[in-house]
Amino acid sequence: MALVLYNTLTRRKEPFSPLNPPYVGMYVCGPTVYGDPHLGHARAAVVFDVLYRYLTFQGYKVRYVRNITDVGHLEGDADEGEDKILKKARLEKIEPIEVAQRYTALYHKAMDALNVRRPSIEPTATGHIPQQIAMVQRILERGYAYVVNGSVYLDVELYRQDFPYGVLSGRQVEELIAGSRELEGQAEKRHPWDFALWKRAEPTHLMQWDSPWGRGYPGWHIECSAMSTHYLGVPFDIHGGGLDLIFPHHEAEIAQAHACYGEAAHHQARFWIHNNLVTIDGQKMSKSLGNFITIEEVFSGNHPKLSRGYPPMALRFLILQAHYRSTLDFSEEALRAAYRAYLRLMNAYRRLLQVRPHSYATYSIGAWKEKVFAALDDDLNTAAALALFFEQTDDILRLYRNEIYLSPEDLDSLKRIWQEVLFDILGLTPIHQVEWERWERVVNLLIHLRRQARSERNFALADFLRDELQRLGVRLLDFPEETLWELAE
RNA sequence: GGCGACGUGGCCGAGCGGUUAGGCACGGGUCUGCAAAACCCUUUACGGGAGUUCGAAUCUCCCCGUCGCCUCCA
Repeated sequence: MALVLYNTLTRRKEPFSPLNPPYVGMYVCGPTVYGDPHLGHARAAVVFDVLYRYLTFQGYKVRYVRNITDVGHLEGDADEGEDKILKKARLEKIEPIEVAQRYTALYHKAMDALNVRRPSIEPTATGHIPQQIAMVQRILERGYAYVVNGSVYLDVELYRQDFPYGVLSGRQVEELIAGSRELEGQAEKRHPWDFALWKRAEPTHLMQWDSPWGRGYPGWHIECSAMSTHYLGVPFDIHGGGLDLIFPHHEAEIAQAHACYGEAAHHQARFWIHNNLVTIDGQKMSKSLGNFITIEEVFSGNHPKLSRGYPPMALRFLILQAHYRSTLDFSEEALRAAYRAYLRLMNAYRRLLQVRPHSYATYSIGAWKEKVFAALDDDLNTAAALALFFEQTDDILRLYRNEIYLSPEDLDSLKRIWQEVLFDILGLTPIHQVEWERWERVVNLLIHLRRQARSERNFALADFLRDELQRLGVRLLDFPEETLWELAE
């Protein structure tokens, strides 16, 4: 059993092994904090959270770095757009740092709700300006960049004389030339496909720093290179992010690493891993299409596409039910189905904890257990792993009702795997144990009353109790000798 | 135009040459005071065409369609 991951760099699944066991360095591009976190942020964060958790579960000492981009991320065309954070600050007439901190807080709140573990280190771009300047300077010294009017650009033409450019995205510079647009204000670049490492700031620019080239601010790509290498070295084990970052962002990062550290950089990271996107009605979510759904809107139901709100675990479950490299088409129907499926597993888990061991067994779970971990090992196939748990739900009810038996060892093992895989690795959250017990007592009391009413043929009262419990999300399961219950939507 | 991905049953979604994926929804039956749950049964698949093979959703080719990236994006 060994974890195999799909590496965008080689376009193959490769067995994972760290460069310096037992340590694993993992860097994932975090959000640009200028707007509400949306379904795309949720997916990326959950996918890499599962990878982080699984590596940790396997005993690796993982240093997980996920940055906050709070400067330098431009919108619009070609190094000439307005900084996203600044634009927001200008529109709302507040300081850029207020924008960054507000949306960082909202991001954290959403991630906490989704039970996404915080990374080991969460560096901000503005907090690492010296490291970025140093990296730009070194690239200049090595001759792969040039200074124009206080801005610094990576010279792709020179770079590609020594290193291939476009290996990650499969792009050829010639094609880029053919497809590149003539854009305003690009005159100072030697070639249109050169990209900015450092940008000169006008005196009125709200975020600017001193540099050897005058007042300015960093380019988007250099931030990630500087922060990842600062905390993880070069090369490190895993670099992650959304599919849409492959070009130009990650391609530029690789170029910067080589330009700065030479061949030894080895594409900056051993594994480049990319999650696919969330679509709505088959199209990518984007602000311009207006089909944008924020995480908070899913929770509150305050969106035209939703008739009601759904708990965070419904969304997490939906994400886990698809393989991370497939597109995930979002709809309320799919979300509701995921929520019901999640409840079914949680009900089964609770019942599993109540199963009593027996001295003999009618079946064993060894093969099943292997399949679960084989699924996770196979490029993190969470969808297949979850499907295996549904195989167990029916058996758990039979176990509970003493229709089939497991050995005490297998029963312990089964409980442990449910705990480890569903909660520790996939990061689902169970209903808290204390809450369960409180519910248990109250509901059992009502069940007792209802059974009494039924025995007296007082069906009006019995049905009233059943219906009111249903309204509270408690579904009763009548068996001849007893009544069980479980949570329902 | 270049690069890439994908098209699976009502919906979502695994699948990487031979086994029922799974979830949600639907129909019939058993059970039930009536239901629900459970159990049993049934139905709805692999975009189209050709090829390779004893055997293809799975490999090859062609066609059709959808989507992503090509300096805003998770």
